[in-house]
This record gives sequence, C-alpha cells and structure tokens, in this order.
Amino acid sequence: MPKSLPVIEHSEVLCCAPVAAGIVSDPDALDLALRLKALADPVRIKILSFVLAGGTNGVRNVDLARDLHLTDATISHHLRQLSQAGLLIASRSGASTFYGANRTALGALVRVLDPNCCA
Amino acid sequence: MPKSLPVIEHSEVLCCAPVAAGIVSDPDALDLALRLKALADPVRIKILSFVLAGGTNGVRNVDLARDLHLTDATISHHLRQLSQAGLLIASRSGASTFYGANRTALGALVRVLDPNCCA
DNA sequence: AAAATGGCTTGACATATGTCTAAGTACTGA
DNA sequence: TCAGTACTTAGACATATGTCAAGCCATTTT
Repeated sequence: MPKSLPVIEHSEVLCCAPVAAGIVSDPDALDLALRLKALADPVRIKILSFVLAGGTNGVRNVDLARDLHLTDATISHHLRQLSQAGLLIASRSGASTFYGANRTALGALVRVLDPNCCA
Repeated sequence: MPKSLPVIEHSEVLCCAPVAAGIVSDPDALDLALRLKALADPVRIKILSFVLAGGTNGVRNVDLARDLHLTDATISHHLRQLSQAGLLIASRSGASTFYGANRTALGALVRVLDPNCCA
C-alpha cells in the first residue's frame, strides 16, 4: 500500500526501445523499475505463466494457492503487485475474483527493454 | 555475495516464450526472477541506458558515479548485480574497468517474457 | 439462519536490499 | 618512491519485501 498504482497504458507509445537509446529520464527509470520489480519474483513469474496458460477465463486466488503451495494471503499479496503494475486485470464475479493477463502491458514492458526493437 | 553468478548464455535457446506457454518450472522461474531483479532498480536501469548509449568503448565506475550522483561503492554494487546477471560484461584495462552491455543476454531475457514472441 | 467458501487486510516476523563511510588493493604518473 | 586515481570490499544502517496466522467481509449453499 505504500506505492500507488500507475496502471498506465503506454502500450504502443514507447517504441522503440528508449533504454537502448539512452534517453531514460529519472521518472521513466523509476516507472520501469517498478514494473520490473512486480515481475522479479519467482512466485509471480509462476503466477503469470499460470494466468497466461489459463486461457481467457482467468485464474482464481484459491487455485493458485493450491497449485503453488502458498496461503491465500500470500497469493493475494502477489496478485496485488502484478495488478498494480498493470500486468494482470482483475474481474470480480460473485464470490470469486478472476485474474487475466494484460498481454499488451506485458508486450509494452518487453518492448522498452528490447535492444533490437527497431533494429 | 550470497547469490552465486549464473552467467549462463541461453540466448537463442529459449524462444519462444516459455512464460506465455505456461511451462515455467521452479528453477526456471527462479532464474528468470533473479535476472529480472538485477534490472528492477531505477539506478540500474539508468546504468544500463548509459552503457547502451555509450557505444562500444564501455563505461567506467567513476563516470557513472559522477553522472548519477552516487558513491563509487554504490555504483560498484550495482555493476556487480548487472554483471552477475550476465547483462554487463566487464573488461579491465589498467586501473580502469570498462563495462559493456551484453545485448544478446538482454535480448534473450526480453524474448522469454514476450507474449507475442512467436505469434 | 447458519455454515461454508473465496478473498482481502492487518500485524508480526525474518530476510533482502540500497546506500554510505571507511578501509584496502592495484595501477598511473610526477 | 610517493601521491593520486580507479575500483573493490567490509561493516553498518534504514528501508523494503515475502510469508504466515488471524480476523473480517461478501457470497454461496444447506
């Protein structure tokens, strides 16, 4: 809760790779680092792969907790990190919350780092 | 010094995107997370952009310390993180150490996360 | 209504991390 | 040789982070 959620959608704007072009400003570096930090955890990598492989239905907290052998509180923590970074999209349906992957956001994040983006 | 250095060069092997394919094993998730963690810091993002923009000559600790307003000890710490992740390559020349970007490693890291890698 | 289920929040705890100062090592140049 | 420069390491410190247990809220089911 200390960090606010910059769920920006600068998906197609950022090409091509500002990092490789050496024009990264302080705010941009911080923003990029925050998004990468959301991904830089083995559990969250596994969560993302589950979600991406889970199709369009989305994945629930309970299922992830069972498959990854972690408590629902811990999964909830990780899901929030990924959601705040804009990499997951939550949709509530009754008592359950389904999390789906934001492929455009992930693609944008990747594109910013790609050294061969526009090469 | 707690983490050892997995300076592997699985550059072209990993395509296409295992994360999107949902086949990420525990060791792979840990390995990916460690590399991402090396990048998930605003200072290290700026260092990488400096190095990438610096051409083929490489960049020195001193220059980074001056430009980023940090001590040489702190820069050394960050340079080690990036080097251990295989994203930078250090070459000593006399009293100076020049750091260059490992574009293939960065490209490989990006490719693993790209949801549209082979689409 | 009552019980069960799914999910989130809080508080606590151990560990990890970024930064600095201080000290040490290695090379360079008068 | 001596002073200066470049880099690294070690230690200290504050902050951030991952995890769990416990509790609370909303929804579903009996």
